[in-house]
Amino acid sequence: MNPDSDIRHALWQLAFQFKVSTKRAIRDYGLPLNGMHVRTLHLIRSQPDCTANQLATITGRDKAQITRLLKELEAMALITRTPHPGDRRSQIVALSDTGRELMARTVEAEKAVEKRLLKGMSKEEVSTFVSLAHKMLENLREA
Amino acid sequence: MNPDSDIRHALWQLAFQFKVSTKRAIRDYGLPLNGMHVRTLHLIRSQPDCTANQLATITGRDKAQITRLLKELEAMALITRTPHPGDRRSQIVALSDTGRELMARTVEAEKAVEKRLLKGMSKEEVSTFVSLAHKMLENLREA
DNA sequence: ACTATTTAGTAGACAATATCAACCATAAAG
DNA sequence: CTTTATGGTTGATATTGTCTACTAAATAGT
Repeated sequence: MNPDSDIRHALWQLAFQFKVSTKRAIRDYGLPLNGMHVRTLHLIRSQPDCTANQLATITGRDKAQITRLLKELEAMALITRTPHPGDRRSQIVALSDTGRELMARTVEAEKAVEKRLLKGMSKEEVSTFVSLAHKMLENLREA
Repeated sequence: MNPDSDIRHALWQLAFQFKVSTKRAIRDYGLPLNGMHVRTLHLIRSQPDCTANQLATITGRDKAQITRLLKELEAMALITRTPHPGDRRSQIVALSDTGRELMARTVEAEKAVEKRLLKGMSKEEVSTFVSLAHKMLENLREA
């Protein structure tokens, strides 16, 4: 296989398998969340004063998708939305208590997947991988 | 950001941006294909006596998805299906002449994306990345 | 102060991708 | 010669991504 198609294949497959494994782990833990729910909740948790717009920017997804996601998460009572103090168009999104509890369990499920993913790899290898990934990400974003 | 969420984020984002960039490049070349079409055509081209089942195994996708994909590609006259000599349940899938032509242009579009993706990276870095990716892929598949 | 342009978020329609279960025909195993 | 496994198909449905149009509020330019 030539190196070109190699990186393409590696990337697609790794991302796909990682998604599948994570999804399965989440489900096996009995958590009623799909992939994007989890991803969004993570970001909300780590972003101090998180707005819908930030989520769209960080993930690169369409605003509309974020709106829907947040609506679902709110319907499940996992997040709260409070008016933004300085901008009446905007809202601040945060985890609810229920959301925090759910995330605690989700993190466990994800840790299990990561442990498998990184089995037999040194810390250096992992950080090399991550920094190369960031570099490529930058390359794509520039253009 | 802790290293755990880092690799997760890097992986999701890189795969997503790569997919978006590729999709856009294909479209800008005026090619009437979506991501999975392209991916499937690539595999068909590189697999000598390709069957639907092989495609499902290699990509890790559901058989049903492959069936539908092949149906669409056949409707676009990009592939041909001929009965498998040794197994009457099975068919051998191959590119048609139209398909081959289309792929030639597709490859150009993809090369442009890859050039951007890998800008400023040495051959060693790329092959390091690919081999680490393969390692992780193996890890996920084992379990 | 007043129009014009951006920006934050929402809603609808739809395309693309993924999953699951049931099914048919053939093949392989016992 | 029955049972089971395999290759492929179909239908239903869930998830994810994209595009357009829209409201309301903020900001810029004059």
